[in-house]
Amino acid sequence: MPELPEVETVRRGLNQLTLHQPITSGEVLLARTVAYPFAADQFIGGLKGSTIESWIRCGKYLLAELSSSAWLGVHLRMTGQLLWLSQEEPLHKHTRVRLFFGKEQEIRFVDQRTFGKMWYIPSGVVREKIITGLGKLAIDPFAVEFTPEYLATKLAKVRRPIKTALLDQSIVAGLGNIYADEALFKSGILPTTICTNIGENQIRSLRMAIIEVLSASIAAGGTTFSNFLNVKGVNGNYGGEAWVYNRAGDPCKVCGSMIQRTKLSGRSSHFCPQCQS
DNA sequence: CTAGCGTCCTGGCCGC
DNA sequence: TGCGGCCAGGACGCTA
Repeated sequence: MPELPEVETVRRGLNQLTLHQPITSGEVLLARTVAYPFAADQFIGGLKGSTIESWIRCGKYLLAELSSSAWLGVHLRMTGQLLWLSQEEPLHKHTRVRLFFGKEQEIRFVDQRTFGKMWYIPSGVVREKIITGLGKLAIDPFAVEFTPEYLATKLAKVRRPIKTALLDQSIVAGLGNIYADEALFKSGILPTTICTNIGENQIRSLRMAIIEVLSASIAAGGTTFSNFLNVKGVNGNYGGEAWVYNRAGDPCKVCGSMIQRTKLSGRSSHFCPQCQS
């Protein structure tokens, strides 16, 4: 379940390894992974001959700026992995797309549950027209515009539980189930709290908790949870530091109370009934 | 317009 | 030991 820190970890790896080398060919092994263009040969054809100038991150989306002024978009969704490998590396069972750089290396998109997507956006086409989710993204938590006032304004209109709101990419970009639970714990807010009932100080604290939790995970190279791997195929280091996520029934690391688990809009939420109110 | 639910998918795990 | 069924969740489409 790659969230902002995992996507950022992948982005940094891609920027170290994949730039300024021509994409010479490619292979689409699962057609539905390519969301645009609909024909796989047009997807590969569009990329062929370009180099990647840089990778940027928008929420959980990865975007590669190409030398042709076109863009390559990638969303890892649940289980997607972008790996920088020798082409001789045996094919993983869930290999979906391969982009070849000469005869040696490749970017290999491996995605067990096939929710991941890739897009080729031709030069001159507005990215948000092709990747509609990009147009709905909120401010990035690391942007200077992510102020307490911004978050307060966003939440002031929302009459649903804060946990549900934090998973909404149009309110905060990049949070998923793990870091939403962690940030709520750190700010002492119950996941079920209706947004309009959250005070100014709590929102201030929540904003800081979001930034701190995401920063700590990026520093650790992403989470150990799920099958997350960085571009070199190495798992992250954050799991051992989780306060509540996936710890139902275990003692709270702060007060010793038993961590609880509940369901909110179909997603599991973990919290400490003592530390969060 | 907003909120909420079902859907996509595979593999791990639980219980019988 | 085998197997059915449930669960994990990011984003989006549909419905009320």
